[in-house]
Amino acid sequence: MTTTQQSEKPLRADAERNRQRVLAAAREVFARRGLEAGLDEIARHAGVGTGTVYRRFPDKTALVTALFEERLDQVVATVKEAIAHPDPWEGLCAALESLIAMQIEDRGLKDVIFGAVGDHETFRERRAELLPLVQQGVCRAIEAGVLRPDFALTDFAPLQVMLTQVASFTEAADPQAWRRYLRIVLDGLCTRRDGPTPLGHPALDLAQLEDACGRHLPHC
Amino acid sequence: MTTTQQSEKPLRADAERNRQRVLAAAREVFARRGLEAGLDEIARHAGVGTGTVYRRFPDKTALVTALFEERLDQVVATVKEAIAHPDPWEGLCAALESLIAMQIEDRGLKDVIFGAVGDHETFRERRAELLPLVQQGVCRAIEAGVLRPDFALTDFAPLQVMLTQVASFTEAADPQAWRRYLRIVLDGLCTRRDGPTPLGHPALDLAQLEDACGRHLPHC
DNA sequence: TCTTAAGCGGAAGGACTCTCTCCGGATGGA
DNA sequence: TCCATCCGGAGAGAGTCCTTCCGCTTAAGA
Repeated sequence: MTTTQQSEKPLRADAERNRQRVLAAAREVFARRGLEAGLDEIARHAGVGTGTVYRRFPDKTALVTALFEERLDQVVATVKEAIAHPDPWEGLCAALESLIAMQIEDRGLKDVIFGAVGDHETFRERRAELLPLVQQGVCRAIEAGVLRPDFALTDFAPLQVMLTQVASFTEAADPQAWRRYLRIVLDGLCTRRDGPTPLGHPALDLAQLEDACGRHLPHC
Repeated sequence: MTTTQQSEKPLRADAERNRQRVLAAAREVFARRGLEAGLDEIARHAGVGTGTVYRRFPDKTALVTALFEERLDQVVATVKEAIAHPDPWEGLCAALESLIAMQIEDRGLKDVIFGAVGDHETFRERRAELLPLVQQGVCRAIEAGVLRPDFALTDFAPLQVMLTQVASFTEAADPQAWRRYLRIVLDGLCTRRDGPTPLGHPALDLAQLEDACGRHLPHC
């Protein structure tokens, strides 16, 4: 099925079962903690020994690769679909929103998109596919007069960085709070506005803010 | 002079010299790398042994405290001054801009502001002073009709998080690029706009963006 | 100049982290 | 039954960082 096992002889039943367990656990742990998660934690979460992880995946990169190759295809497809929205502005908003939502739901995906496994061929290709897609959406929106004309293709990534960061900052206090800041940013990206557009999500209260600050950094 | 040496007998000349060297080095290293910087690095940078650091400052927290107590006073003063601007909008912009600029120039300051030394009395007080200042600026700007009325006091910190993050993302490629994103955010914060306000800073080019991505995360 | 308390550098201890290897014992499947 | 295959998890190895300690050096007062 998966790349690593293409034409080799099939694994023993228990081995294959464990392989799937490891993949599932890795998916979950990487999603929650990003690629910085250790393989020990994944093994524990899968209910197998670390050795079992390393027997199927020669190193951490191999595991990450096996997991995220098809995941990146999904990302490209999702963005493509978003950009295809008949309304250029809605298309761009949807593209940004879905990119951020995906990266928040899966912090490992964020790491992969931003090049934590920089030297890997397939990942590089997928990332390269994303750029012209976004460019198309940006150009169309500027031509339609809805996106500020001084917006550049290269602004897309920094906006993702901003919003994923604010998302992990507010996550514990309110998992959806990032949407509020997405709306603010989008209100900054449109060409003109007669008034504020609805933020859609309430602000944190003071207790939530303090909570967010408290979790944000390792204490000293 | 400084808190720790108030009424004790004066240090030997060489000891006092080294103490100053350590403080200067710590100021520089913490500014560049944040509080995560190790004391070894500071000692090396000061040209003294690690023991010398620990002889003057019982632990890392003591060093951080000695450094940032007066620094936080400056922050409060700067924000107060910014907010006092006759134009409510300009005042708020200046407050946000100066807060971010200070945190970018000094990553240790950012860590302190966001509570990395959470349990320290003086820091907590200073942070508490900041809030009503910002509140005053926010209320005034909303009443003047220039700031979107759905903006909340608690949005200020997340905006700082967003912008300091984008700043460290783009820092190597273009140290001033964050100003571009500040402008975008501010355009999202104003009540209404007839068109885009000048971003003031050019976008990254593709090479710079790739560079920024490459540095953003530890490779795998 | 002599004396000595004070100060010095940096090696090393201790407590972590994470990646990856190894091996004695267990087991699926022919 | 039998053995190739697979298992768990201890632990090696290479980091990190904070902190302590000790033998040597030096400033400064008598």
